[in-house]
Parts: sequence; C-alpha cells; structure tokens
Amino acid sequence: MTQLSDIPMRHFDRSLPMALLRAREAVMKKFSPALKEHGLSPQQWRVIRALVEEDVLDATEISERCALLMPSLSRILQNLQKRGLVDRKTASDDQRRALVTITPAGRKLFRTLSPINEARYAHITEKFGYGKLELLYELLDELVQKIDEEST
Amino acid sequence: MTQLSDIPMRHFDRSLPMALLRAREAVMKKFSPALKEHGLSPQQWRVIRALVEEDVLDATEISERCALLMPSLSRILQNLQKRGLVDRKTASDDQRRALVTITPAGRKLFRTLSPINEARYAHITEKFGYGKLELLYELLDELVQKIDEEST
DNA sequence: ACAAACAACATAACATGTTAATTAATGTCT
DNA sequence: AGACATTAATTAACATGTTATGTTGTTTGT
Repeated sequence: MTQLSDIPMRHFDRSLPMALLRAREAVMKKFSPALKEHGLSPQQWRVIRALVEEDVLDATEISERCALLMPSLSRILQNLQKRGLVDRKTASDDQRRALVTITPAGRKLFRTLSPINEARYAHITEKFGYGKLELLYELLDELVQKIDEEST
Repeated sequence: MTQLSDIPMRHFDRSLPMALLRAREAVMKKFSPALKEHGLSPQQWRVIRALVEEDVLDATEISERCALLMPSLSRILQNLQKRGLVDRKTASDDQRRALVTITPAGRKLFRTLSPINEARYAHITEKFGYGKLELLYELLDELVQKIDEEST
C-alpha cells in the first residue's frame, strides 16, 4: 500500500550535478591522455590555450577565461614558469598585476598538442552529431544564464 | 589577407569540457551553500544520499554510484565515520569488503538537507523548463554513451 | 595444500578545488 | 600628505582528484 512517505526521492541519475560530472569525465577521458603524455594537466592546458589566443593576459583574466580560482592559478603559473612554458612580468602601470605571456617553448608545445585535440574533438562531433552538440552547447549556456540571473 | 595559418582555432567557449564545467559550477552554486552550512562537501553529500537509497553498500559500489575514485572515497568514509554519520564493518563472507551503512545521525542530517535541496532543484527545473531539463539529461546520457562505446 | 594471480581497500605523493588570511600596490577621502 | 578602503596576487590549510604502490584477503591452478 502506497503512502506519501513511500514516494521515492528523485533518483541519483536525475541529479544534474552528477549528470554533468559524468559527461565531463567521459569527455575528458578522450583529451587527458594526450596531454598527460606531454606532462600537462587539463588545467595547465587551458592556461596555455588561453595565452595562445590572447598573447598577453593578467592573472585575473586567465582565471576568468579558464574557470580557475586564483589560488589554483597561482600555483599553476609558478609551475608553468618554472618549466619555461610561460613568462611573467609585472605591469608597468600597475605593479600589482602580473602580465603573463606564452614562451616559444610553450607555443611549440601547443602546436604539437593542438591538432591531436582537434582531431579528438572532431571525432566526438562526428560520433555525437554536430546538431546535437550545438544543441547541447545552447542548453548548457542557457542553463548557466537562467541560474545566474537570480539570487534565490 | 587570409592564409591557412590564420584560420582561427575553435574558440574556448566551444570547448565541451569547459562548457560542462561552467554549467556544473553554476548548478553547484545553488546546492553547495546549504550543504556547507551543515559541514558537508558535495562529495560527502553524494555518499550520504547513496546510503539513504540503499541502506548497505560496500566501498566499491559507493565509488561507482557517486563517481568517486577509491582513494578519495577512502578518506571521505574515514571522515564521515569519525563524525558518526556512517558506520563500517567488514563483510563476514569477504573480509576485504567494507560494508557501509548510514547512522541515525546521518539519516537525520539527510532529512534536514533533502527538502532544501529538492526545493532548489524544483526551482531550477521551473526556471529552465522541465522539457529542456529532460532534453539535457538525454543529451548528456547519449554523449557519455557514444563516447564510451569506442576505444579511439 | 601451496604458490601465484587476483580483488578490495588503504596509503603515498602530488596537483587542483576552496575558503580564509596575508602582502603589497592602488585608489579615495579629507 | 596621511589614514582608510580596495584591488591583485600570494600563501595557508584542508578536502578532493589522480596515479602509483602497498596490504591483506580471496581465488585459481596444480
């Protein structure tokens, strides 16, 4: 006999955070190995990629573009600088800001890895379908937008 | 004048890992605060939720259901046990397996937090739209499925 | 029964996620 | 100018992600 208290809780598989996490893990499984072979974490790769796109960025800008919190980024930049993949100098107009650029070695590493990753991406696009992928992007963007445009 | 080398790389915002990450972050911003107020991380909450659903699980099963790697889970279970939220005993038929159960205190904490989280979830569903949410789940599931059913 | 292979869980070591506290430079206000 | 708040970046401290390794119990093959 069914009581109110027997109504099952929304199941784990209908957990939005879990669904997004599992999807991300599945995708990363395709990209991480090639990065790892070259000693890069996904986060380090994001930073390099952002710097190739923009040439010069300060830490805060990198943080926003790469979705990395400043403390994480701080450690990552130290690591990448130590390995000669990025350079840092303080901005002349504001001594607090650290202007980061990619080095020739960093750019070379990017040129090595970029085509590999683009190929994987193309493969996923083909497997999943271009239209569905675009739809997924739209839904994700809209989800973020709807969630962020409130305070509840 | 446009050369082949000038063809722009697919932009950051069309990065599937990043899009999934940002969506997950946006969603978590809605759920994390209430958990944090009760001293729970999202991962700890996943474990508790799984144990409420199933009563008894061994560590490996929890690992799979909660998408947590064993080393992380090992630490999390130690933490939750120390706080009296879960119990552990070794299985009689296989001394290697650790059978985990939720304690009355853990169950009480769950009953406190569950309605809060369900309310947030309902709010997101309303804001985003039930149909779109279901579509998103379907797309995410299919993406995982398509990616996993190969070896490339 | 016994050695080798295997499975479940734990630990080690390091990178990242996350919040709080610190440091140093800049901006603001009087 | 000098006190105060702001801002950019770092550091601290702890939890988690991740790969490798260790430990113990179980299974398999002979």
